[in-house]
Amino acid sequence: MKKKILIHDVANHLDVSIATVSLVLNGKAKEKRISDELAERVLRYVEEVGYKPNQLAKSLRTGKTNVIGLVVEDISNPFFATVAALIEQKALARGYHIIYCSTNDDAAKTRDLLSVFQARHVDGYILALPAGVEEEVRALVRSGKPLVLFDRLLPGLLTNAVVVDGASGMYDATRHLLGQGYTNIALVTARAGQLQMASRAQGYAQALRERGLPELVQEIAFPQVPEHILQEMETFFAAHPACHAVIFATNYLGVYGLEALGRLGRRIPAEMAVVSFDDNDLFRLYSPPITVVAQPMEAMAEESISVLLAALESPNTEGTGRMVQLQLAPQLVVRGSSLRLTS
Amino acid sequence: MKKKILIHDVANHLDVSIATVSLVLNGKAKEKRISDELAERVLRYVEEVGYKPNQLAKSLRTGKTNVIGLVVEDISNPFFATVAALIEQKALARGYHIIYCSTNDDAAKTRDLLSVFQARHVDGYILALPAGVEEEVRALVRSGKPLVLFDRLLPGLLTNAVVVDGASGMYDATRHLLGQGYTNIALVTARAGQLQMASRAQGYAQALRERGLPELVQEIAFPQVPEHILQEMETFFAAHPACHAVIFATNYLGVYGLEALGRLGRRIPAEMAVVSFDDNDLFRLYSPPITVVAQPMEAMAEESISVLLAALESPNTEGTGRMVQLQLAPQLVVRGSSLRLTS
DNA sequence: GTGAAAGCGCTAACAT
DNA sequence: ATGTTAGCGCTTTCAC
Repeated sequence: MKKKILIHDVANHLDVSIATVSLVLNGKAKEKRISDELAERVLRYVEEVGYKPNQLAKSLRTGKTNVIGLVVEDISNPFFATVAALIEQKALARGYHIIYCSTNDDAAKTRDLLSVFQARHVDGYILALPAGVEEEVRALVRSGKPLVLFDRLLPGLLTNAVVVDGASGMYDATRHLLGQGYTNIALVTARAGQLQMASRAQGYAQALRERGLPELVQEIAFPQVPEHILQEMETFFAAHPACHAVIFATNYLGVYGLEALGRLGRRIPAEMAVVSFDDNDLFRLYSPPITVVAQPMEAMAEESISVLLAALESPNTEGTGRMVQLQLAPQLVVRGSSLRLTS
Repeated sequence: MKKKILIHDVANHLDVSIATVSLVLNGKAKEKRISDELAERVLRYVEEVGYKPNQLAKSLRTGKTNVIGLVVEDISNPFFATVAALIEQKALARGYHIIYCSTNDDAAKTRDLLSVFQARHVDGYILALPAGVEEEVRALVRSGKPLVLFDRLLPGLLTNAVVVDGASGMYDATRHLLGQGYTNIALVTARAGQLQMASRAQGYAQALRERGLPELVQEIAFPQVPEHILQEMETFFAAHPACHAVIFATNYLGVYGLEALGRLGRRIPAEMAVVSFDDNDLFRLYSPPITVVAQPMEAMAEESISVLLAALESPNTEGTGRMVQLQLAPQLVVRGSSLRLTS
């Protein structure tokens, strides 16, 4: 049990006051006209004994924790895991740390998480939230803490946000399938009341409407036990034998969809053309490779953290600060799963 | 900018002292014989105005943060992402929060992270570390903070640990391939000096030794740019045309391996039988499905957090505490990728 | 049963 | 140029 060394000990040993040590450590030496020689001596000793200021005390005093709260739907989802890893890396490079939590799309859990983050005095928030927490987020904004919504907006909430234009992504995907000659195109989406799902569905609907074709939408309730999801999908596909093309609105739906189609023995793309939102290893390496609407994850991470840090470091502590709403373009990556075989 | 409510405000409003409020809030009301009526009144008002104690101040005072530092190799790796999600969930259920960071297998970055966690006074650590930080971890142990190594041990370090018996997993996998009639079995592993890699390689070697068969091991340096990894693999496979079975020592090697084999046009399992360590969606849904050595992720998460919390809540603050080393059994999941086609 | 007061370790305004 | 000191918000001992 090594005894923790304190600023007091450092000051004592060097025979200076703790204020001097503190000032040197916080880069205020010049400003306070502390001799370079002394400053150097302090730094050297601190390094030597490995003194690390107690961040709790520091934060309590300064009101700044250098911690960012990251709230995602599910950290084990490859999309969120990847974006989280990128955000972590970028935040670290700028001296910030991340506390993350998964909501599992549960509003009650999310409320708890937000309140815990608040109690821990995180400096700012990056949030991908479930529906139903608008009031809490509004309060958060009012509290003056910087925050950026990512992946999805919240209805009736005007704040910093970094999202992907799912409507145009889905529109492109649907047009692509239409271009391949498919006319009976299904959309499998999540029933979750999430705004980004609605906009994806809208892009799909618009492409069909332009051609006067009917929609065929299957909503899957989430979260749910995998076996049920698979069964819902199998039932759906079985009930629509005329449907030979399907778009999955998220990566996990796509994964379940492939499994369901596999169970039904449907050959891709011969018997069923497939497109999924989100890209991942599975889609890329599947046989055939799956056509996807890829989200720009690197850009989402970069923009989210940039917008947040800009707000964090802006001088206007009042709520008058500027607001940034970014909408990034996804990219349709055409692969074998959606190509009409030459007949 | 809503004004933050303090314990002081609560006490003032109720016309009691802050001590009373604090005691009630910390469940010491009975012990201190505070009237039920008063306690009830405090609780109700606290609830009403949504008072949340400042965790920084609380932690500074009590020395307890209720935060656990989780250090993994890469949070975007499905294995770590899944285990992290499980650990987070289990920790939350017990009132603890997680700060996580990825090491990217970089010893210097890891040293930084550990030191930051220390400065933030996390209550305990769950660690999957790169080689080269033994000294720091030893110091951490000496400092008396509970810690559990997971996924991998560190050479010469005796601490709490939850790992998987990679040797027996690989032994089983190799025996399985031998049983299918393969004799020229390659192992593709990561050159990283990690103990769990060594033990996996050893299981493979032992199975071959028992049959008097030669080893064929390819080490891939990590981390590295994807394109290089693919090329290294392709070169390796091209250089060993007699090799018709391969085992990948981790999930990411397996993913790259499938891509490399795909590029080379090798059919699985007809031209190359494939087994990978770790299971994931890709392996499960690939055509053919990939035989894997699956790690018990749920159990790893559960045991890691249990061991840590046990240490955290044990009364012996001295280093005399008990030490737990758990080795969990992985499970060979045989799928189509490793089955000899009936000829 | 309840309240006053002493810190936890640090920063920064104010003295000197 | 450097030292003194008053908090940051909370917990908890000890006196009433």
